[in-house]
Amino acid sequence: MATEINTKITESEWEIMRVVWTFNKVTSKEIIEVLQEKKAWKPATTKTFIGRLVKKGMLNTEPHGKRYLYSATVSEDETVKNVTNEFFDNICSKDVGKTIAEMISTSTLSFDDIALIEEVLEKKKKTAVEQVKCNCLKGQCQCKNNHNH
Amino acid sequence: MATEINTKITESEWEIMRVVWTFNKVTSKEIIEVLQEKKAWKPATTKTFIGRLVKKGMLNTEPHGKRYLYSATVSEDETVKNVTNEFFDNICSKDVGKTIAEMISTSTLSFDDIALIEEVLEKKKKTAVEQVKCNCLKGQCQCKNNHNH
DNA sequence: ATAAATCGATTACAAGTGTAAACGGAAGGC
DNA sequence: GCCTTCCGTTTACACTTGTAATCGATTTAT
Repeated sequence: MATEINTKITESEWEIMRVVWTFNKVTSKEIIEVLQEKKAWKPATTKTFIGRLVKKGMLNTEPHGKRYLYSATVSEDETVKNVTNEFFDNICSKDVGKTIAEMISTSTLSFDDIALIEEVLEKKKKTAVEQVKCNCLKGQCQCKNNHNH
Repeated sequence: MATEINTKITESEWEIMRVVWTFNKVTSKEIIEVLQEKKAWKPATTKTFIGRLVKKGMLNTEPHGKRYLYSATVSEDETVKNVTNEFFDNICSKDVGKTIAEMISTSTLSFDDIALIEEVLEKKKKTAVEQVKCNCLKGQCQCKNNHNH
Protein backbone atom coordinates (compact mmCIF):
# COMPACT_ATOMS: atom_id res chain seq x y z
CA MET A 1 0.00 0.00 0.00
CA ALA A 2 1.52 3.26 -1.15
CA THR A 3 1.42 6.10 1.32
CA GLU A 4 -2.09 7.43 1.11
CA ILE A 5 -2.25 10.88 -0.40
CA ASN A 6 -5.20 13.09 0.20
CA THR A 7 -5.77 14.80 -3.14
CA LYS A 8 -8.43 17.19 -1.91
CA ILE A 9 -7.04 20.69 -1.90
CA THR A 10 -8.32 23.87 -0.32
CA GLU A 11 -8.07 27.39 -1.65
CA SER A 12 -5.23 28.35 0.68
CA GLU A 13 -3.38 25.15 -0.06
CA TRP A 14 -3.49 25.95 -3.77
CA GLU A 15 -1.58 29.11 -3.03
CA ILE A 16 1.17 27.20 -1.28
CA MET A 17 1.28 24.44 -3.88
CA ARG A 18 1.63 26.88 -6.74
CA VAL A 19 4.77 28.25 -5.14
CA VAL A 20 6.15 24.77 -4.60
CA TRP A 21 5.38 23.74 -8.17
CA THR A 22 7.13 26.84 -9.40
CA PHE A 23 10.31 26.39 -7.36
CA ASN A 24 10.38 22.58 -7.33
CA LYS A 25 12.25 22.68 -4.07
CA VAL A 26 11.63 25.52 -1.74
CA THR A 27 12.10 26.63 1.83
CA SER A 28 9.27 27.77 4.03
CA LYS A 29 10.86 31.17 4.09
CA GLU A 30 10.64 31.46 0.33
CA ILE A 31 7.02 30.39 0.33
CA ILE A 32 6.23 32.95 2.98
CA GLU A 33 8.04 35.69 1.07
CA VAL A 34 6.31 34.92 -2.21
CA LEU A 35 2.87 34.91 -0.68
CA GLN A 36 3.39 38.02 1.37
CA GLU A 37 2.70 40.05 -1.80
CA LYS A 38 -0.64 38.42 -2.38
CA LYS A 39 -2.08 37.37 0.92
CA ALA A 40 -2.18 39.23 4.18
CA TRP A 41 -1.03 36.13 5.96
CA LYS A 42 1.19 36.21 8.98
CA PRO A 43 4.19 33.86 8.60
CA ALA A 44 2.59 31.59 11.17
CA THR A 45 -0.45 31.16 8.97
CA THR A 46 1.60 30.08 5.99
CA LYS A 47 3.49 27.67 8.21
CA THR A 48 0.22 26.11 9.30
CA PHE A 49 -0.77 25.46 5.71
CA ILE A 50 2.64 24.01 4.92
CA GLY A 51 2.36 21.73 7.91
CA ARG A 52 -1.06 20.53 6.88
CA LEU A 53 0.11 19.82 3.35
CA VAL A 54 2.98 17.76 4.71
CA LYS A 55 0.59 15.84 6.94
CA LYS A 56 -1.73 15.27 3.98
CA GLY A 57 1.15 13.87 1.98
CA MET A 58 1.04 16.53 -0.71
CA LEU A 59 4.42 17.92 0.28
CA ASN A 60 7.66 16.09 0.86
CA THR A 61 10.32 17.30 3.24
CA GLU A 62 14.00 16.88 2.59
CA PRO A 63 16.55 18.02 5.15
CA HIS A 64 18.61 20.99 4.10
CA GLY A 65 20.95 22.00 6.87
CA LYS A 66 18.78 21.99 9.93
CA ARG A 67 15.76 23.19 7.91
CA TYR A 68 13.68 21.61 5.22
CA LEU A 69 13.28 21.86 1.51
CA TYR A 70 9.72 21.20 0.49
CA SER A 71 8.69 19.57 -2.76
CA ALA A 72 5.39 18.41 -4.21
CA THR A 73 4.32 14.79 -4.32
CA VAL A 74 1.65 15.51 -6.92
CA SER A 75 2.13 17.48 -10.08
CA GLU A 76 0.18 20.59 -10.93
CA ASP A 77 -1.24 18.83 -13.98
CA GLU A 78 -2.57 15.97 -11.94
CA THR A 79 -4.07 18.33 -9.44
CA VAL A 80 -5.74 20.36 -12.14
CA LYS A 81 -7.08 17.16 -13.62
CA ASN A 82 -8.47 16.02 -10.28
CA VAL A 83 -10.19 19.29 -9.65
CA THR A 84 -11.73 19.43 -13.13
CA ASN A 85 -12.98 15.89 -12.74
CA GLU A 86 -14.62 16.71 -9.45
CA PHE A 87 -16.18 19.72 -11.04
CA PHE A 88 -17.53 17.83 -14.03
CA ASP A 89 -19.03 15.33 -11.63
CA ASN A 90 -21.41 18.08 -10.65
CA ILE A 91 -22.88 18.63 -14.07
CA CYS A 92 -24.66 16.36 -16.51
CA SER A 93 -22.19 14.72 -18.86
CA LYS A 94 -24.41 15.88 -21.69
CA ASP A 95 -23.60 19.46 -20.71
CA VAL A 96 -19.84 19.07 -20.62
CA GLY A 97 -19.43 20.13 -24.24
CA LYS A 98 -21.59 23.19 -23.78
CA THR A 99 -19.66 24.09 -20.64
CA ILE A 100 -16.33 23.79 -22.38
CA ALA A 101 -17.66 25.98 -25.19
CA GLU A 102 -18.68 28.51 -22.58
CA MET A 103 -15.22 28.46 -21.05
CA ILE A 104 -13.68 29.13 -24.43
CA SER A 105 -16.01 32.05 -25.00
CA THR A 106 -15.15 33.73 -21.75
CA SER A 107 -11.41 33.05 -21.69
CA THR A 108 -8.60 35.01 -23.21
CA LEU A 109 -6.85 32.69 -25.65
CA SER A 110 -3.87 32.99 -27.94
CA PHE A 111 -3.73 31.86 -31.54
CA ASP A 112 -1.54 28.99 -30.39
CA ASP A 113 -4.13 28.00 -27.82
CA ILE A 114 -6.79 27.97 -30.49
CA ALA A 115 -4.60 25.90 -32.76
CA LEU A 116 -3.99 23.43 -29.96
CA ILE A 117 -7.67 23.18 -29.17
CA GLU A 118 -8.46 22.71 -32.84
CA GLU A 119 -5.96 19.92 -32.92
CA VAL A 120 -7.43 18.00 -30.01
CA LEU A 121 -10.89 18.66 -31.37
CA GLU A 122 -9.87 17.12 -34.66
CA LYS A 123 -8.59 14.04 -32.86
CA LYS A 124 -11.73 13.95 -30.81
CA LYS A 125 -13.83 13.55 -33.90
CA LYS A 126 -12.53 10.01 -34.18
CA THR A 127 -14.04 9.03 -30.87
CA ALA A 128 -17.00 11.36 -30.77
CA VAL A 129 -20.41 9.86 -30.14
CA GLU A 130 -23.82 10.56 -31.61
CA GLN A 131 -25.28 11.38 -28.22
CA VAL A 132 -23.48 11.67 -24.93
CA LYS A 133 -25.13 9.44 -22.36
CA CYS A 134 -26.60 11.27 -19.42
CA ASN A 135 -25.27 9.74 -16.25
CA CYS A 136 -27.37 11.73 -13.86
CA LEU A 137 -29.61 10.56 -11.16
CA LYS A 138 -33.23 10.87 -12.24
CA GLY A 139 -34.28 14.15 -10.74
CA GLN A 140 -30.92 15.81 -11.05
CA CYS A 141 -31.02 16.82 -14.68
CA GLN A 142 -33.49 17.63 -17.40
CA CYS A 143 -32.56 14.68 -19.61
CA LYS A 144 -34.79 12.33 -17.72
CA ASN A 145 -38.51 13.03 -17.68
CA ASN A 146 -39.07 14.96 -14.51
CA HIS A 147 -42.40 16.51 -13.73
CA ASN A 148 -42.30 20.15 -12.68
CA HIS A 149 -44.73 22.03 -10.53
CA MET B 1 -28.91 46.94 -1.82
CA ALA B 2 -30.14 43.67 -3.22
CA THR B 3 -30.35 40.81 -0.76
CA GLU B 4 -26.84 39.49 -0.52
CA ILE B 5 -26.46 36.07 -2.04
CA ASN B 6 -23.61 33.87 -0.99
CA THR B 7 -22.49 32.21 -4.21
CA LYS B 8 -20.04 29.81 -2.60
CA ILE B 9 -21.41 26.30 -2.85
CA THR B 10 -20.35 23.10 -1.15
CA GLU B 11 -20.40 19.59 -2.54
CA SER B 12 -23.55 18.60 -0.68
CA GLU B 13 -25.28 21.80 -1.63
CA TRP B 14 -24.64 21.04 -5.30
CA GLU B 15 -26.62 17.85 -4.89
CA ILE B 16 -29.58 19.76 -3.54
CA MET B 17 -29.34 22.54 -6.10
CA ARG B 18 -29.26 20.13 -9.00
CA VAL B 19 -32.58 18.74 -7.90
CA VAL B 20 -34.05 22.21 -7.52
CA TRP B 21 -32.78 23.28 -10.94
CA THR B 22 -34.31 20.18 -12.44
CA PHE B 23 -37.74 20.60 -10.89
CA ASN B 24 -37.83 24.41 -10.84
CA LYS B 25 -40.15 24.27 -7.89
CA VAL B 26 -39.89 21.40 -5.54
CA THR B 27 -40.87 20.25 -2.07
CA SER B 28 -38.38 19.09 0.51
CA LYS B 29 -39.96 15.69 0.31
CA GLU B 30 -39.17 15.42 -3.37
CA ILE B 31 -35.60 16.51 -2.83
CA ILE B 32 -35.19 13.92 -0.13
CA GLU B 33 -36.67 11.21 -2.32
CA VAL B 34 -34.49 12.01 -5.30
CA LEU B 35 -31.32 12.03 -3.26
CA GLN B 36 -32.12 8.88 -1.35
CA GLU B 37 -30.97 6.92 -4.40
CA LYS B 38 -27.61 8.56 -4.47
CA LYS B 39 -26.67 9.57 -0.98
CA ALA B 40 -27.03 7.65 2.24
CA TRP B 41 -28.43 10.73 3.86
CA LYS B 42 -31.07 10.63 6.53
CA PRO B 43 -33.97 12.96 5.73
CA ALA B 44 -32.77 15.21 8.53
CA THR B 45 -29.47 15.67 6.79
CA THR B 46 -31.07 16.79 3.57
CA LYS B 47 -33.27 19.16 5.54
CA THR B 48 -30.19 20.71 7.09
CA PHE B 49 -28.71 21.42 3.69
CA ILE B 50 -31.98 22.87 2.42
CA GLY B 51 -32.16 25.12 5.46
CA ARG B 52 -28.62 26.34 4.95
CA LEU B 53 -29.26 27.08 1.29
CA VAL B 54 -32.32 29.11 2.23
CA LYS B 55 -30.29 31.02 4.80
CA LYS B 56 -27.55 31.62 2.22
CA GLY B 57 -30.14 33.02 -0.16
CA MET B 58 -29.60 30.43 -2.84
CA LEU B 59 -33.08 28.99 -2.37
CA ASN B 60 -36.39 30.81 -2.28
CA THR B 61 -39.36 29.56 -0.33
CA GLU B 62 -42.90 29.98 -1.52
CA PRO B 63 -45.82 28.78 0.61
CA HIS B 64 -47.69 25.82 -0.80
CA GLY B 65 -50.40 24.76 1.59
CA LYS B 66 -48.67 24.82 4.95
CA ARG B 67 -45.42 23.60 3.38
CA TYR B 68 -42.96 25.23 1.08
CA LEU B 69 -42.00 25.02 -2.52
CA TYR B 70 -38.34 25.71 -3.00
CA SER B 71 -36.84 27.36 -6.02
CA ALA B 72 -33.38 28.56 -6.96
CA THR B 73 -32.32 32.19 -6.88
CA VAL B 74 -29.29 31.49 -9.05
CA SER B 75 -29.31 29.55 -12.27
CA GLU B 76 -27.24 26.48 -12.86
CA ASP B 77 -25.41 28.27 -15.66
CA GLU B 78 -24.40 31.13 -13.40
CA THR B 79 -23.27 28.73 -10.74
CA VAL B 80 -21.22 26.73 -13.20
CA LYS B 81 -19.70 29.94 -14.43
CA ASN B 82 -18.80 31.05 -10.91
CA VAL B 83 -17.17 27.76 -10.08
CA THR B 84 -15.16 27.67 -13.31
CA ASN B 85 -13.98 31.19 -12.71
CA GLU B 86 -12.82 30.33 -9.24
CA PHE B 87 -11.03 27.34 -10.63
CA PHE B 88 -9.27 29.28 -13.37
CA ASP B 89 -8.13 31.75 -10.75
CA ASN B 90 -5.90 28.98 -9.48
CA ILE B 91 -3.96 28.48 -12.66
CA CYS B 92 -1.85 30.77 -14.77
CA SER B 93 -3.97 32.45 -17.43
CA LYS B 94 -1.40 31.32 -19.95
CA ASP B 95 -2.33 27.72 -19.14
CA VAL B 96 -6.06 28.13 -19.58
CA GLY B 97 -5.98 27.12 -23.23
CA LYS B 98 -3.90 24.05 -22.51
CA THR B 99 -6.24 23.11 -19.70
CA ILE B 100 -9.30 23.44 -21.88
CA ALA B 101 -7.59 21.29 -24.51
CA GLU B 102 -6.93 18.72 -21.81
CA MET B 103 -10.58 18.76 -20.79
CA ILE B 104 -11.63 18.15 -24.37
CA SER B 105 -9.24 15.23 -24.67
CA THR B 106 -10.54 13.50 -21.59
CA SER B 107 -14.25 14.19 -22.05
CA THR B 108 -16.82 12.25 -23.98
CA LEU B 109 -18.22 14.60 -26.59
CA SER B 110 -20.84 14.35 -29.28
CA PHE B 111 -20.49 15.54 -32.86
CA ASP B 112 -22.82 18.37 -31.98
CA ASP B 113 -20.62 19.34 -29.05
CA ILE B 114 -17.62 19.40 -31.32
CA ALA B 115 -19.47 21.51 -33.86
CA LEU B 116 -20.47 23.93 -31.12
CA ILE B 117 -16.94 24.17 -29.83
CA GLU B 118 -15.64 24.70 -33.34
CA GLU B 119 -18.12 27.50 -33.72
CA VAL B 120 -17.06 29.36 -30.60
CA LEU B 121 -13.45 28.71 -31.47
CA GLU B 122 -14.00 30.30 -34.85
CA LYS B 123 -15.52 33.37 -33.19
CA LYS B 124 -12.71 33.42 -30.71
CA LYS B 125 -10.20 33.86 -33.47
CA LYS B 126 -11.44 37.41 -33.87
CA THR B 127 -10.41 38.33 -30.34
CA ALA B 128 -7.48 36.00 -29.89
CA VAL B 129 -4.19 37.49 -28.79
CA GLU B 130 -0.62 36.80 -29.75
CA GLN B 131 0.38 35.93 -26.20
CA VAL B 132 -1.86 35.58 -23.20
CA LYS B 133 -0.58 37.78 -20.40
CA CYS B 134 0.48 35.89 -17.31
CA ASN B 135 -1.29 37.38 -14.32
CA CYS B 136 0.47 35.35 -11.71
CA LEU B 137 2.32 36.48 -8.71
CA LYS B 138 6.06 36.16 -9.25
CA GLY B 139 6.88 32.84 -7.66
CA GLN B 140 3.59 31.20 -8.46
CA CYS B 141 4.19 30.24 -12.07
CA GLN B 142 7.02 29.45 -14.40
CA CYS B 143 6.42 32.43 -16.67
CA LYS B 144 8.39 34.72 -14.46
CA ASN B 145 12.03 34.00 -13.87
CA ASN B 146 12.15 32.04 -10.67
CA HIS B 147 15.34 30.48 -9.42
CA ASN B 148 15.10 26.83 -8.46
CA HIS B 149 17.19 24.89 -6.00
C1' DA C 1 29.15 33.41 24.80
C1' DT C 2 25.03 35.49 25.20
C1' DA C 3 21.04 37.78 22.92
C1' DA C 4 18.13 37.87 19.10
C1' DA C 5 16.09 35.92 15.20
C1' DT C 6 14.34 31.86 12.89
C1' DC C 7 12.21 27.38 12.07
C1' DG C 8 9.20 23.52 12.67
C1' DA C 9 5.74 21.83 15.88
C1' DT C 10 2.08 22.43 19.09
C1' DT C 11 -1.91 24.63 20.58
C1' DA C 12 -6.01 27.72 19.98
C1' DC C 13 -10.14 29.24 18.38
C1' DA C 14 -13.91 30.79 15.30
C1' DA C 15 -16.45 29.71 11.19
C1' DG C 16 -17.90 26.35 7.80
C1' DT C 17 -19.37 21.61 6.63
C1' DG C 18 -21.16 16.84 7.10
C1' DT C 19 -24.18 14.32 9.60
C1' DA C 20 -28.16 13.82 12.30
C1' DA C 21 -31.56 13.77 16.43
C1' DA C 22 -35.11 16.30 18.72
C1' DC C 23 -38.84 19.52 19.00
C1' DG C 24 -43.11 22.04 18.15
C1' DG C 25 -46.83 22.76 15.30
C1' DA C 26 -49.82 21.33 11.72
C1' DA C 27 -52.09 17.61 8.74
C1' DG C 28 -54.07 13.39 7.94
C1' DG C 29 -56.00 8.83 9.38
C1' DC C 30 -59.45 6.63 11.89
C1' DG D 1 -61.25 14.46 18.54
C1' DC D 2 -56.92 11.70 19.33
C1' DC D 3 -52.79 9.55 17.53
C1' DT D 4 -49.48 9.48 14.31
C1' DT D 5 -46.96 11.41 10.75
C1' DC D 6 -44.81 15.02 8.42
C1' DC D 7 -42.45 19.47 7.96
C1' DG D 8 -39.51 23.30 9.04
C1' DT D 9 -36.56 24.83 12.88
C1' DT D 10 -33.38 24.27 16.55
C1' DT D 11 -29.72 22.10 18.62
C1' DA D 12 -25.62 18.96 18.59
C1' DC D 13 -21.27 17.39 17.60
C1' DA D 14 -17.14 16.03 15.09
C1' DC D 15 -14.07 17.38 11.45
C1' DT D 16 -12.12 20.86 8.27
C1' DT D 17 -10.41 25.30 7.16
C1' DG D 18 -8.71 30.02 7.98
C1' DT D 19 -6.07 32.51 10.93
C1' DA D 20 -2.61 32.95 14.24
C1' DA D 21 0.19 32.95 18.85
C1' DT D 22 3.39 30.42 21.37
C1' DC D 23 7.09 27.26 22.40
C1' DG D 24 11.36 24.62 22.22
C1' DA D 25 15.34 24.08 19.69
C1' DT D 26 18.65 26.03 17.04
C1' DT D 27 21.18 29.19 14.32
C1' DT D 28 23.08 33.74 13.66
C1' DA D 29 24.73 38.16 15.05
C1' DT D 30 27.43 40.72 18.06
